[in-house]
Amino acid sequence: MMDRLNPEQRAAVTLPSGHALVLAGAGSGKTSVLTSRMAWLIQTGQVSPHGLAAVTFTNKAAREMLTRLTSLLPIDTRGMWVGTFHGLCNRLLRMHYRDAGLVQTFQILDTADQLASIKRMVKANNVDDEKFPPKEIQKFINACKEDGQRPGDLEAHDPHRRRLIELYQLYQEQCEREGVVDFGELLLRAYELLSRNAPIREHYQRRFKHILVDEFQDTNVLQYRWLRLLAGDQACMFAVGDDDQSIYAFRGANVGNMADFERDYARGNVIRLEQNYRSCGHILDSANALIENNSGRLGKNLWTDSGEGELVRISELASDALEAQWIVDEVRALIAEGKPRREIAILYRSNAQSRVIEHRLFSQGLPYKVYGGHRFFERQEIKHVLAYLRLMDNADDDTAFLRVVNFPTRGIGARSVEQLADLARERGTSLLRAIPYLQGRAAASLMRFSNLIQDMASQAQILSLPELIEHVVHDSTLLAHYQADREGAERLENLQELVNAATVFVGEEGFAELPAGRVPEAVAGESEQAMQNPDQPAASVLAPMSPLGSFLTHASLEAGDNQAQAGQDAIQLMTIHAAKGLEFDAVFITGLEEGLFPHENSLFDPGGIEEERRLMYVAITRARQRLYITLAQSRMLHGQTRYAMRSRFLEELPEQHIKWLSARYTSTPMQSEASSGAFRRGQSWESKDKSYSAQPYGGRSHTSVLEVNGQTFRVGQGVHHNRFGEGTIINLTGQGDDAQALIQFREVGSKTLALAIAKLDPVS
DNA sequence: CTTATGGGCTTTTTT
DNA sequence: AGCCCATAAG
Repeated sequence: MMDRLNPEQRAAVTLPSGHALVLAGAGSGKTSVLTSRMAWLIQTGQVSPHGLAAVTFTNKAAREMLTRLTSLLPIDTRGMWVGTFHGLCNRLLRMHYRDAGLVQTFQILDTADQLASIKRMVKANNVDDEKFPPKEIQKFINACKEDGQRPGDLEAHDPHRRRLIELYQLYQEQCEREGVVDFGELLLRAYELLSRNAPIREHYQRRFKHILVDEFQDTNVLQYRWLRLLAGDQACMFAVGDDDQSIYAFRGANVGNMADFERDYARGNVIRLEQNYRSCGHILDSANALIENNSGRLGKNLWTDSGEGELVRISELASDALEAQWIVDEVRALIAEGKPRREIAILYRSNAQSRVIEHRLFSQGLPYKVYGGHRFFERQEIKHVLAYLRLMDNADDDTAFLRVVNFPTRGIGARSVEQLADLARERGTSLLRAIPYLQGRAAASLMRFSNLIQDMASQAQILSLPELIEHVVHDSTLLAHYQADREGAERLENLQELVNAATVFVGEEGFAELPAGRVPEAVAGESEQAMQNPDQPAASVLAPMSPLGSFLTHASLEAGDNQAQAGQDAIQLMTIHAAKGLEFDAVFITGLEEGLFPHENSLFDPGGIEEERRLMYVAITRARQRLYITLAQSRMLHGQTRYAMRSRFLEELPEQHIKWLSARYTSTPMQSEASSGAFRRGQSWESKDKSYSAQPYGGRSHTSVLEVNGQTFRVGQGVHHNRFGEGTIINLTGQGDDAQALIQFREVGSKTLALAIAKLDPVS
């Protein structure tokens, strides 16, 4: 195990008992160190698998850790505490739900559910949603929870804030009534459970001798406090992180935790891993140079001994469509040279950018896989089925109720629901439970809905989970609804996929033979001695869950990883955030434009630009052998064409490491136009001196006269544009919808405009 | 009262 | 391009 580690890595892995902070640069073998450390601790008998906890941020990272661990040591990892913060907190709360003040069947709200819940609360309390937009309330509540603060801990400096705190309180009461918790609540509840309940706290403090934390730079204030509580003064903390890869400040991550950790725990025990085993020289040096522009770093400089490698290739295109085209042409060239598709990644700053690229990949028949964005469990048809299931599992879940009470439509409109809501409030019960007490018009149709849910719930006692889901899809008339919909085919496929997912889930969890709604007698693995301890409060009871309940939890916590067609060799599309922790032979970073990357919203808050820069740093360091960076002069955004300048980050990359593949559009358009078409020669992937198949403009025809939408354009003609003013057409390319004009404007320099979109008036 | 339709408005990143 | 809301039609 040790022979594959370098001296620094080995030092970290075999550090004697005590706390340590490992500053692990990108590609420095961080995961390897973490898992080797776990294996070493177990193998040398310093701790049993049972006495070890490892925390990550993503489910993917947790799985990876377990996989690697079992390859190092043949041990049984079931029952080990390896998981995400949210996953482990969920586990804790399930085991001690009573002490945590939760109902046994509590379900988890994802971000969208939470927003819907807040909107409902806003409406029920006649809050002015102009003054208090639900999104803002949501942000406020989540920020409070990330800071560990309850409504009672907050001070009202002004009336607006006072109201926000009241709304936070009202929202909490609503969640309580409905038996649901949001992501932030998961962590805060678990923290409060440990801090208030001494026997439980001491039990876990005795149990865990070693706590390892991955991606420590991403922890927020509450998570750090939770870790400290869990560790007590006995456990050893081993934190691995990289301040240069801190990209989650927007959701409360506090890089300052690293410095605090060094002060509180690690003291002298700080180990730097600076040798990079991933990227070649030019790529790594570009990343180093870029991140130099940030202030207040803990300091670290990555190096490699794998040689200079290839230059970073930058290409500037006229539009987002052309950018996509260029990228896809390049991708095809890479594939033609034998590069596996899964080793090619296309990264972007925001999910909206994926559309154009997907479109192009699709039309070229290239298999690709989009990560993140619209995740499987977040699709509307899936959420609908899940809402039916949730309602069956928990009649108090008003969020679920409102989602499906009239979907597909069954004659229960807003008015009926409002009446029902009034009645429910009067009687202090949930919407579904209030139905039998309803009088008047709406009573009949709502009663039918109530019966529908009850029938489904009784089927849960007989059918397995996959069977149950099929029945729900049918009986809810979702099936008929999507069959009737012209665009429903894909949704139906997804519903089938949900049934498949349930089959897989039920098998993995050992629920296969059990009816969906049945709670197993005993739960393997987790029962342990925990509750047999004499100092455990008697009220604490293990919370076994039905297959249905477990599946719903699974759907909320692991919405991210759509395991569908995971094995296929496909081009990888994802946001830069989603790419963290991954690596590829060839990487495209797209949309290097001011306003997009760095994103315009980041310009406001202090530190925003630096976070964007770290994001760029993360993106660059994903590449092993070849890195492309692209940008588009114009981009369709919100249905409007927007024009942007080159990203400042491009200027921060040293010239000796980069190579511009396209013309650099400057204020002298003739020059840039002249160079187009002739410049795309260079090293091919493996053999030298082979030219690329792709041309930046896809071999478009150049003409001097073009007609688009009945309007004639010719080179040399004067035109007027609403935004750019007057200019002269320098060049015309393409035809029809693809027709473009390169125009030299008097005021703003040269621009390439799509003639089908841009409004141009002729000027004499 | 419900449902369908069209217009206005928005959009960072995620457990 | 999609979501929410107002408005008009059943």
